[in-house]
Amino acid sequence: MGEIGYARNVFDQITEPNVYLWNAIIRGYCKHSLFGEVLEMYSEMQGNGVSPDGFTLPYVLKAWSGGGGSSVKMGFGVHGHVFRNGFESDVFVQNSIVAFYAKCGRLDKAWIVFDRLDDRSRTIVSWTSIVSGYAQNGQPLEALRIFSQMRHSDVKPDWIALVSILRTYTDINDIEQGKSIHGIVIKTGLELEPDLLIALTSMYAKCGEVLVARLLFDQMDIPNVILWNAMISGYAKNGHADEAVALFRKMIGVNARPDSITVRSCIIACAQLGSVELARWMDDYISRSDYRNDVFVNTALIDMHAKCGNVDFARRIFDHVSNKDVVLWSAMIVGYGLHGRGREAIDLFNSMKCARVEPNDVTFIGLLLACNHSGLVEEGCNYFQSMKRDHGIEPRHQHYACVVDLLSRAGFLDRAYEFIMEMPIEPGITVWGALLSACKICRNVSLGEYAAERAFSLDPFNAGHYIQLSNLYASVGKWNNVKKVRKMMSDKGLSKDLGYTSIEINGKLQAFCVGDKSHPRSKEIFAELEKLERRLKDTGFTPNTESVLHDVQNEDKEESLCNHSERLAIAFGLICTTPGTPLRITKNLRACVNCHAATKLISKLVEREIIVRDANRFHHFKDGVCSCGDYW
DNA sequence: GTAGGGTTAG
Repeated sequence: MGEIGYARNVFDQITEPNVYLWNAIIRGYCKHSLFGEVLEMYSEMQGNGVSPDGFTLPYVLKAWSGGGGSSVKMGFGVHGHVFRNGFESDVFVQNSIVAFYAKCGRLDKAWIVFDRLDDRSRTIVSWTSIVSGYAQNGQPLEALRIFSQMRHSDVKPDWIALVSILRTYTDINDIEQGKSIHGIVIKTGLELEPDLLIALTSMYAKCGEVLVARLLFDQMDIPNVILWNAMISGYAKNGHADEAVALFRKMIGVNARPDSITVRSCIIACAQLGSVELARWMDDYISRSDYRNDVFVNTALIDMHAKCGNVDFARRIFDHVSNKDVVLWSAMIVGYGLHGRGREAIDLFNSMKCARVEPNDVTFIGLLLACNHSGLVEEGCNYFQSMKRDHGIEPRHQHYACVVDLLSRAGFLDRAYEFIMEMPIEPGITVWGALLSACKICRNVSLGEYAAERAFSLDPFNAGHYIQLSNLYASVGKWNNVKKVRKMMSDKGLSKDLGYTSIEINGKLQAFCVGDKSHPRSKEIFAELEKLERRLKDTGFTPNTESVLHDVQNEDKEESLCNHSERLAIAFGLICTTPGTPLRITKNLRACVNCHAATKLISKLVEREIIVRDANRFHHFKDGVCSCGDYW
């Protein structure tokens, strides 16, 4: 940036710059994407009585479409400028106009100019402008149609044309067709330009083919930051959070400079892993980096700490950000919501109003979540009402589902049903799922069956809903119906999601599934487990056998309950940490009634704080009580 | 000395 400033100083000392010099300074600004300056210089140039030439206009057009120039008003002026200055047949100027209109989404106008081009002027550049115009404006299918039309003409795609079409395969989620572009590259022996490599890597990574993506990634001698980002975010998005973090560490190790997108992708990966220690490491890294004051990065950090169980850490970051925007406020409110700290969420919402920050739809998701997880029924309903009435925000599916969950879990099944019937939009899968799971808790078979029916019709292959219905039948002893549901599942080839629990020991995550005997210290774990069960029984704890699916003898039920993966994780945590250390546990399903009750008691017996992140929220167990107040 | 492309998004 210093060079362009220096160039400007020199330029300003010239008394009567000619077109050549004006173009040079305009080109400089254009190269640095300083489009405002480009337009300023352009008008200054005309004010000084110098007419633009065929080299000037492409820069100006680029500035118009890239900067504040995408306004319609600017667009209208374009042709005027070109005609007034006599460039209606200049190849470069004409192609710039095609690109200008395409970028602004005015494909109709782009086509008019495109069609008027003579054969000599209609090049791969013109085609690429049109194709990427569609691709960038949310019409991937149209982009693909034009691309294939182009391939039937004599125009040969070059690497930029391929780069611009590649993203459309990701958009329509068609990796097979995307691979064919990779095929073209190999077949035609096109040079694998760095930017083409990036586009290919990014496509494979986004579509979940991380192994192929990594092969391409490793081909680049000096990977640039965009390539790192494509790979890291690809890992994070496709359930390879650990690899995302590992690659980020490698990046730092080789002294490559992460940008704000890199660190955000890595923070998202850390949030997925849920490790407190890793979260602290990331936090520490950011605090020493240039991004410590970046609002986007701080928002991601708040979300990460909340998801890793440290909502108070999240709050510390929140308090340190000086210019809080609505998303930052919302992230903090959602964080409190996850931990069932409803009052704090509401307090924060009030402070937000005092700070004159207007809430958005995410803010209300957080509020409703917080009310839901704290049993604040009337407050939640009031916020839902106020959303549209006071803030003009139209509720989305998630908001409706939250209210249904809130009402039905509090036992107001009738109100929940009425609420659904009055919805102005078609109730979605989440709404019926919420009602169904509440019916299981309240043992309301008839409404539960209805909700299940609706859920099955919307998503016949989601095993979770069948399990819910089966659990509902089991809870009232309708074993025949349990069998029927299980048959429905096996007919559809569905099986129960395997429950697993992981526990963090010294920053390392160890996972267990039900009755897991694969751990090297399995013997010790089961011995500890037995000890725990004995102590539980001594205090008079009787397992609630309802949460067992099968119609089996009571003894067997109890046996399988004690084997639940979270019990194993707790036992393991107890034998390898020093007394008093909190245990941090993550599970992929919702907490089961029995384990929840047992964990409360265990926290008291062994004098440990036990923090559990389940599929929906956090539970902080301490001294025999849980932060959720048994409401989840 | 001029025209087309790419990472991300609470």
